Amino acid sequence: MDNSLKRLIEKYLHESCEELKKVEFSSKPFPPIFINRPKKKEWGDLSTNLPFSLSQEMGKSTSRIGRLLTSYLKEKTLFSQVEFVPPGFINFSISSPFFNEVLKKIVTQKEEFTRFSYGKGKRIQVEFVSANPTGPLHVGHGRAVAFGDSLAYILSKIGYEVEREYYVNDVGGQIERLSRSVWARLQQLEGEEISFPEDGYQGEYLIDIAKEARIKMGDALSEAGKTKPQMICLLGEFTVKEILRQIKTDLDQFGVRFDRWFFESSLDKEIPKVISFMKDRGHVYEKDGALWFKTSTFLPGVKDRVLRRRSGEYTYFASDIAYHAHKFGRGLDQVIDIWGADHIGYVPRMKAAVEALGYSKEALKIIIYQLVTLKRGEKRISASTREGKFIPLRKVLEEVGKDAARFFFLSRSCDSHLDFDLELAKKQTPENPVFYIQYAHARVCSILEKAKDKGIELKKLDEVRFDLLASSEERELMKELTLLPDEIKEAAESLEPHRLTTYLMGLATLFHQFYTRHRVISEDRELTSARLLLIKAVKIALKDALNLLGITAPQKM
RNA sequence: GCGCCUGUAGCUCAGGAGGAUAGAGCAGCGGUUUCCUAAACCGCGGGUCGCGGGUUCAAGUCCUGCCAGGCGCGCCA
Repeated sequence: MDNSLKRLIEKYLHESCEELKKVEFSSKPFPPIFINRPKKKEWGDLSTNLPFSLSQEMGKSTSRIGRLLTSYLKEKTLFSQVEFVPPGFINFSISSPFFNEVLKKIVTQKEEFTRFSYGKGKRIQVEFVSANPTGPLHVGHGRAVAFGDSLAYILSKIGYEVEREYYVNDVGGQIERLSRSVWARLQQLEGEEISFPEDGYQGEYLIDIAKEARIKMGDALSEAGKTKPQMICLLGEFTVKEILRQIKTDLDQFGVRFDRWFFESSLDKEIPKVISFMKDRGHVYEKDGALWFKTSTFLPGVKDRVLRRRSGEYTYFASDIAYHAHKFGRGLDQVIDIWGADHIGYVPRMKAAVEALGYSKEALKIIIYQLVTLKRGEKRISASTREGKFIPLRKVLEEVGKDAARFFFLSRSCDSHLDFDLELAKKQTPENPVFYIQYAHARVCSILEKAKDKGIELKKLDEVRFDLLASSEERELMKELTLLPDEIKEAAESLEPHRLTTYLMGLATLFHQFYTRHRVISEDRELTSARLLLIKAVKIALKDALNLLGITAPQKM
């Protein structure tokens, strides 16, 4: 299925270019075609600047090319008007019958209307959040949760088989610090005066976990013969498990479900294998008692990195390479990692490693999202897990709700720094854009409900007088609905879910405007039928796009 | 010092592979309800697109130099 209007026009433009070539005796390849929404209504529904680029390519005058192209395109019934406009645009107006056909399609195909098969047969993995199991998720993670989940929905919409994965760093120094921190809390609970580890996790949540541990594993801990390190180790396992349970609960609240939780500890045996694989290819060497990855082979001038320390322990980088080897080994065609900006320096070496493993560096896409600055009014709040001073995601969800939080995270491009002002997020609640959009959906539902109560039966599609939908508000609405497949396609191609929030605002605005100026249910039964179908299509589109953002579309508000 | 990201209305941000007269929400001011939800609609004000050069028929968008903020430059994760 491919309901992209832009693709259709693109096809026509290609055909027209072929005609043009015959007349102008040109054999030059076509420049890429861009179709955009013009800024002003007078410039039609869509426009292209093809005459500009084509004239440059062919060395002919822009207006000659523009006029010739226009004359070919005028043949198409898709357009009610095709106009060449100096200095070099072609503006298209879409014919009403086409819009009417689209309405029928939306109502019959529902959310399938926006489905594509570009990714058919291809497996793509989105790995996101992957927060260390050393504390609850905080607001910063919220951005990754919303972004990754939405991206996964969008990619699956254009036909990819998508897997959501969470990588759990359950080994290494941090887990050791975590274990010692809980141990210290436990000792404190027992009334012992001990100094808290300096590099430990100071958050109060560990006190609760220590209490839990005392109750649930008291016997195991007091068992005779166990050494202190053994007990700390046991306690660590318990703590990781407990924190993961909390993280899962939070994610559940956020409406995210991962297909796989991948544990770093499970890579134990993989790491040496992967390293020897790389060694065989000359990407690994020994120096100062450590094993190094020759990053410089792939990134000239960049420092080489340690894979195995002098102490014999593998670095995080080593297990991350093994992890990615495992990902590609599973037959994934494309891997997308979503990382916070604090990992930016890590990107080049990870890509180099993927190449060293024999995969194209294009197979791994790493999306960096800028960090979230937490504010309460004017005050900045630091967000350190280690120091325990952070606002848990859970608390934000309680305050502003899942839908508003998601919308807030998703309405900005991930390149832009995000100011999350807790005061504002709370205060904003009644005026929040997300409610504006949801309200549009609820309004549609309420009208449909009303129609049902009045016993108005929906006509068969072929009998509906779509030609009655002639007002500018109705036309604009139909146009917006028609462009949803393109919006989704473009959001997927650019990996930018935030485009959909912009689209939704626009669609909701058009609906509210339509609503205030026209009555759906009236004495005119023909008109009523047509409008009921129109708003039904609006409802489908709103819900479809909201779903892709992981935001609910309420029936009532 | 080096690398990446950001700088657009009072605030928070869109602006899509360079295009036609720069957009939205919030905040401010003023209007709209015998009628399907006023969580709405309509109107008004508000901009040297950080600053300077450059490329182009055309620059908020590309290049470059500054300025400001964020993040990163470990045998940490």
